[in-house]
This record gives sequence, C-alpha cells and structure tokens, in this order.
Amino acid sequence: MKSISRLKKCVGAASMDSPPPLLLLHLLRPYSLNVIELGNGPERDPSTLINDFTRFCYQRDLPRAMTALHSMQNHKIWADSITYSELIKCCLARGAIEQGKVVHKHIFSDGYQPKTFLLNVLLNMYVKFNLLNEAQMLFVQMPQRNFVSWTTMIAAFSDADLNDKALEFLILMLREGARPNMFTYSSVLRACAGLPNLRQLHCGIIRTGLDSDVFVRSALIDNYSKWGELQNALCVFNEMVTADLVVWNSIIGGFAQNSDGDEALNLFIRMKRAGFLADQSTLTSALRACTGLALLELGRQLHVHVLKFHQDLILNNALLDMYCKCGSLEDANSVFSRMVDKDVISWSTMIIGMAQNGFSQQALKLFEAMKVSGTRPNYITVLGVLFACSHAGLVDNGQYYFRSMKKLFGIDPGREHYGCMVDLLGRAGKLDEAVQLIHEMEYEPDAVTWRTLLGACRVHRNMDLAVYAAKQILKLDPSDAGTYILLSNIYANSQRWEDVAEVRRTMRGRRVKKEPGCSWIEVNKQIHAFILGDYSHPQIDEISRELNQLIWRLKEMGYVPDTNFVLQDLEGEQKEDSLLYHSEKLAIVFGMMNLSLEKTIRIRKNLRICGDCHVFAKLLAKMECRSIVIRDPIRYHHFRDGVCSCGDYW
DNA sequence: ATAGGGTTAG
Repeated sequence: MKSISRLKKCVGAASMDSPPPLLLLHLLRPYSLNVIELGNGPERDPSTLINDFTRFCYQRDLPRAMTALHSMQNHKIWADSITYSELIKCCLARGAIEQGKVVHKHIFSDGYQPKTFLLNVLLNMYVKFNLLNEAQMLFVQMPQRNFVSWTTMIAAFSDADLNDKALEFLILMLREGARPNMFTYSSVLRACAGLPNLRQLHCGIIRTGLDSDVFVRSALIDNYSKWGELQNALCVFNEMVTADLVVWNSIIGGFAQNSDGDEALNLFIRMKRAGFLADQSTLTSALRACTGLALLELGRQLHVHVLKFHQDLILNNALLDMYCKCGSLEDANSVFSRMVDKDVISWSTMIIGMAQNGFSQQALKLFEAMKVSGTRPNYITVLGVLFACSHAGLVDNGQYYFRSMKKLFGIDPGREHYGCMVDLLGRAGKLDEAVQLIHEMEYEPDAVTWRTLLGACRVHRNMDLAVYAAKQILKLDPSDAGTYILLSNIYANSQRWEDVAEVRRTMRGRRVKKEPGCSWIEVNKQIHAFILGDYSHPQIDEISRELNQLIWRLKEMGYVPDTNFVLQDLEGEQKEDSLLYHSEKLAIVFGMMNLSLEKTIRIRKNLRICGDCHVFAKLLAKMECRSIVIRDPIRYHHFRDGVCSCGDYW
C-alpha cells in the first residue's frame, strides 16, 4: 500500500510539469518504487525531492538532476542505486566528467555506503572516460569487489594495451576467489600478448566450459589468427555448435588477414549459405581476400553490396584498395572521388595504388592534393611517396622527400624509408650511393635491405655487388629460395657453371625448394591457375598450339626470346622451350582465347615477371590490340600498344 | 541492474 501511495505522488509530481505521456510510462516502471534509504530530511518533504531527482534522471535532464542532487546532499538524503546508475549513464552519454565526479562524491558523503553494484557503474564510468587512474583508485577503495569489478578493470587494461596489467589482474582475481566468467575471458583474451599465454587461457576457458560463448569464441579465433595459428582458429570455429555473425567475421577476417583469400572466400560463401547477411566487417574481409587474389570480377560484385553501407569509411577504403590492387585505377579513381570522408588511409591507398600501377607522377600530384586537403601524412603515406619516386626513377623528388620528411611531416625515417631510398638509388644506377646509404642508416641492414640492393644489381648487371648482396641475404635468411635462384642466374649469365652448380648443391643441402612460377586468371567466375611444369589444364593442348603460333608471328615482327632468363645451362632451342612455358605466357594466351577483345586480360603472378615475358606481353598487346595487366608481387604492368606502364623500369 | 567480440593502406 505504501508503494502505491508513493507511486501516486511520483505521477502527481510528474504531471505538474506536464511531461509527455511516455514519461509517465517510465515512472510506472518498478524502480521509481525503490525510493529508499532516506536521511532525516528537516522541513522539506524528502520523498518529493527524491521523486524530482528520479524523474530528472530518467528524463536525462542532467542540469536539473544535478540541482536536485545538491538539494539531496544538503538534506542528507539519498536515492536508490538504480537511479544513480541512470544518472551516471546520463553523464557518460554527455561526456560530463565533472558531473560524474560530483555524483561520486555524493554517494560517498556523510557515511552513505554505496552498494558494489553502484560502484561498478562508477568504475565503468571512469574507464569509459579514459580516467584509468581514477578508476584504479576507486577500485582500491571499494570495500567489496565482485567479478564485475574485476572484469571492468581487466577490460580497461586490455583496451589501453596494458596487457601485463590485464593478465596480472586476472591472476589477482583468481587469488581473491572471484570466478572469471565469459565477460572476463573475452576481455582478457584481447590482452593476450603471446601464444603460450593464449594456450593457457584457452585451457582455462575449456575447463570452465565457457568456450561455447560466442564472445569468447570470436576472441579466441581472433587471437589465434593474430599469431598465424589458423588451424587452431578453425578448430575453435568448427568445434561448436552455433556461430553468430561476429564469429563468422572473425574466422573470415582471420584468413583474409593471413593472406589466405581462398579460404576466406570459401567461408564467406558458407556463411551466406548458413543464412547470414554480410555486414561491413564481412564485406571488408571479403574485399581484402579479392585484393590478395586479384579477383576483379568478384570484387565488382561485392561493390554492389558495399553500396548498402554507403559512406562507411573502412569499407570504402577496402574497396579502393581492391580496385587498385586488381589493376583497375579507373574504378579506384571513381570510388575515391565519390568518397565523402577520406582519411589518411584512403589517401595512402590511392597514392600507393597509383605508384604500383605505374602512375608515379599522378601519385605525387595526389600527395600534394592530400596536403592541401588538410589530412596529415603518416609513416606509410611517406613510404608510398618514396615508393612512387623509386618506381619512376624520380631521384631528385625522392631525395627531397626523404631528407625533409622529418621537418615537413614530423616523421622520422624508418627502416622501410631507407629501403625505398636504396631502391630508388639502386634502380637509378647509383649503386655506390645505395651502398653508402645502407652503411649510413642507423638500422642494421636486414635481408629485405640486401634483397633491394640485389634487385638493383640485377637490373644494372653489377655482378660483384650482386654476389656480395646475395651472400648477405643468405647469411640472414638461408631459406630464401629466390636469392639462390637469382644468384645462380647471375652466374649462369656469365657462364660460371661451376658456381651455378655450387649454388644448386647448397640449395639441396639446405633443402631449399624453388617456388614454381604460377599465374592466375579469372574467367567466367572461375580462377584458372597455370603452374610452371604443370600441364594438367584441360585446354593445355589448344593453349600450347595457339602460343606457338603467336610466337611464330611475333618472331616475324622481330621478337627474339631473351634466353638470359633461363636458369638452366641449356643450349639453343631447349632454352627457348623452358621460356615458352612460363606460366604468365600460358595465362595470357588462355585469356586471349576466352575473353572478348575489349576485355582486359588480367593476370596475377606469384613471382616477378621475367624480361622475356615482359617483351612478349608488350609485343603481343600491340599485335593483337589487347590490353594486358600483370600484377607481380611488387608492382603492376599495364601492357597496351607495345608499351608497358612501368616504362621497362622495374 | 553493472562488465565482453569482428573490418582499411606498407
């Protein structure tokens, strides 16, 4: 009966200010009945005060609620925990830090003993305001802590990348006898900074049976993926019964980020069959998979779905990158120009895309436009700019940007920037300056640095330096097949067969296997792979016939196979034969046979294109009036009308 | 009642 009269008072008080009808419904909810813990208010009716306060809290009327709070403080009366938690929510939503602190003071004033629940809410407020010190102080002062208090702190440390603290708190929590739940584990997993920790946590999770929780599962999958343990990620994914969208997204993203686009796309298809609708995260990962595999047609299909999430920045960035990496700058440009929001990643993606596709001058122009737009370049942007310079031989521009990057953009040159400069100088034939830079830089040269120099030596046929660089690489990375091949190639070019044999022996001794050249082409939604020495493609006979005819016609135009690119010490026609079956040639011919004339033939390669295939593609593009794009692991070649976008500089 | 998960450029 008491509560009913209080309720009437509440409603009465509310209707005096004539609130909208919905508010009345709010007030009828049970918590307005919990007006308890009254102090000895002097003259004013304390329940009216609390009613006002409660109403303002639920109305999200922060200024009035704070005024009411002051009056309550003066009268030494307190509301119930839930009302305070509503007020704190309101402070959080408005970013009202000072008001939050006033509430904090109030609920500790005059001996009032707030419940653990309320202190957890307050703790969370400090965490969300990023006031970790305040949160920690409160945590220490709390008379009692429960598993929510611990979890709140652990999540806070994980978010702040204070991984050791997060793990430490898990241990302290266990010691104090508080039991972690799925919230705790999903939070602590984000802080897990190594495989051994991850395995330990996973064991603990299995013991408690919490591995069926979708939050825990997605965190586990995500974590295993982060350490490249895709098999374990897949185990977590497959083991259980049901997955939600985020669990699917975790596993798809895991494969996409670990350059296994095939598996990512397989899972993407399975997800759709299972009845889930792709969201931004799914599409971003699927696009990334297309980017890695250079699947332009599939990427275009995904573009249609991207439109549903118009102006999602991350998704648009992924789309942009997909078009760049699939060699379609027209599409990339059109996406880029339509993007309302562009961040440093959008600009960097486009700059790098232009540079990789052979449009370095445009890339530099875009960089200028970026600066005008007010977006600050970062480490990667500058890398892209230097990359653009090195791929077009723009030595002066490159040196200018490199020397002034600290002053202009506040970015210290990192190892990779030096790498770009070694590339720039080396390719431009300034091998001595490149070597000098390697010695000058404050980083110990790594295998990548030496590989860059080796590439330049190959272009400029500096054998002695090449041998030196190759030996440095193999010291640092004895399993680098490409370097052995290159080294034996260099020896073969100078007819040093003894040295060739020695390199081969070393390779065999160290069980280093040469990666076979492989080219992929997408035709009618199917991916066709051509691997050197593998003739299992169903149309291989027709392709070979066609290839032979084309070469015969090309030779009449003056094509001379460049046998420098043959690895074995073979003679005459045998040499030409092994060149003939380079995978990109087969893929190009297959594309010509299966794609209509106006369609660009797009090939992706796992190894860098050889000089002979490069000449072949240029001449073929002219003779057959076709446009051919080949993407190798480093850059792109657009062949049209007898020339390549790389300007033969690669 | 209060605490937890997935997506973009080298």
